[in-house]
Amino acid sequence: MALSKTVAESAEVGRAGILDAAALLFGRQGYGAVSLRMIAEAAGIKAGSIYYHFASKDDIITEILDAGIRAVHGEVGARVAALPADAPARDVFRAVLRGHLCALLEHGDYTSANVRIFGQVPPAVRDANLPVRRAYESFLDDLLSELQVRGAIRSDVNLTRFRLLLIGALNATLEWFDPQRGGAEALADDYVDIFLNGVLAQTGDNT
Amino acid sequence: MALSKTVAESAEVGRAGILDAAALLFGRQGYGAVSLRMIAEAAGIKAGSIYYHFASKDDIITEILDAGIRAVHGEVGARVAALPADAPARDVFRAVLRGHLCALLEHGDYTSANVRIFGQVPPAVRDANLPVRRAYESFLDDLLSELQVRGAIRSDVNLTRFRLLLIGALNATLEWFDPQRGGAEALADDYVDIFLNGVLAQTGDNT
DNA sequence: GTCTATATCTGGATAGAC
DNA sequence: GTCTATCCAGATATAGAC
Repeated sequence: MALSKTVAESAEVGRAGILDAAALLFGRQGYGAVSLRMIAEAAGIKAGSIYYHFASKDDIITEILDAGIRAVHGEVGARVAALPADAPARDVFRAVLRGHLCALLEHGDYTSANVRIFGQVPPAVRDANLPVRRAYESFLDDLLSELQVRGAIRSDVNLTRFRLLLIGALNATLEWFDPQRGGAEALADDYVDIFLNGVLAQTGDNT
Repeated sequence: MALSKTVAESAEVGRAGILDAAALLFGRQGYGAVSLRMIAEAAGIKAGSIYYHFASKDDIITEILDAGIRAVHGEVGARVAALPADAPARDVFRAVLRGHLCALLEHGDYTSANVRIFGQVPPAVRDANLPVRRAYESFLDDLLSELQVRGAIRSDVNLTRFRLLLIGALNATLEWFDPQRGGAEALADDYVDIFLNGVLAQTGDNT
């Protein structure tokens, strides 16, 4: 046969295949519920083979958690960077919400895994993920702070608390979002409206 | 003077003791991470004794999930019922957020367990919890709908979506709330302001 | 109502063949 | 780079003593 010696006769799964399978399973079933045997089967290899690529289960989840945050941060960052420097506050805010929700809901096995299982992993794994988390949080805080300085956000709004509210609300969409009933961008636009304007009817009286 | 508090000397632990211990552990560590041995130890009995009271681990978690929803529903319901029939919309809304957050953050081992692990339990257990969930959701939907009919909430706000946003945002506080830095009621009041009025400064293009 | 002891299974992890 | 085979710890659940 013309088959050239050692190289890839049967498709290699490799790190990427294992990570993809693991992210999907972790996100759907939780950290404790997913075994290495399940991951191996989903990836198309045997359990023992995983240890050629990763030292432990915690090693796998650590990489997934980091990749999940980087995916949202990258998506949001790119959309904000694409705006003109003097873009209206509403456009900046919309870019953030659209970026976060699209990364999370539409191509986000890693991101959704992060949201769902961060609270379940061993403390050491959680700590390892903190720097990447903090970088994304700082990025958002800087953005919001700029909007407030520009006078677009009320000066009496506690920005840290608002950021926590915002991210919590966005991440919670994971639990009920159904792509068949309107896309992530439309959902983001609805949220922009509520967060910026509130739901209260602007009448003269208070009832 | 006996022994320093805690564990039963020969007092009976019973169902309640097991449920309390389990709710605390499940909420903190996740469903898969908590074993019956851990629950037993926390309750002050041995693992085998659990089976006198419960048929299975799923049996325990099912009761905890139901109790968690009932606790919030009860707290919110009581606070709303205590208002006069013609209370301003803002008061009703505040009662909902305060009730939900207090139940969740201040005396809510069962409620927080529900929020954290609902997504991790076996499908059969999740299904068993659905009726109680739906009852709370309907209660909130009816309240919001009444506010909208009264003209207090803008007519172009999708109430189902707003309810999902609201509950998601409230439940997410579990991940970062620190009782040492301001109570649940103060947090609720901040959220009321943002949800009702939005964060946008009222410059010139609004009203 | 709780104990001890144990059956049975499944998990993470390792060693060595190919 | 993946397989097979296996060790060992820890899980749920059961049985019977007290």
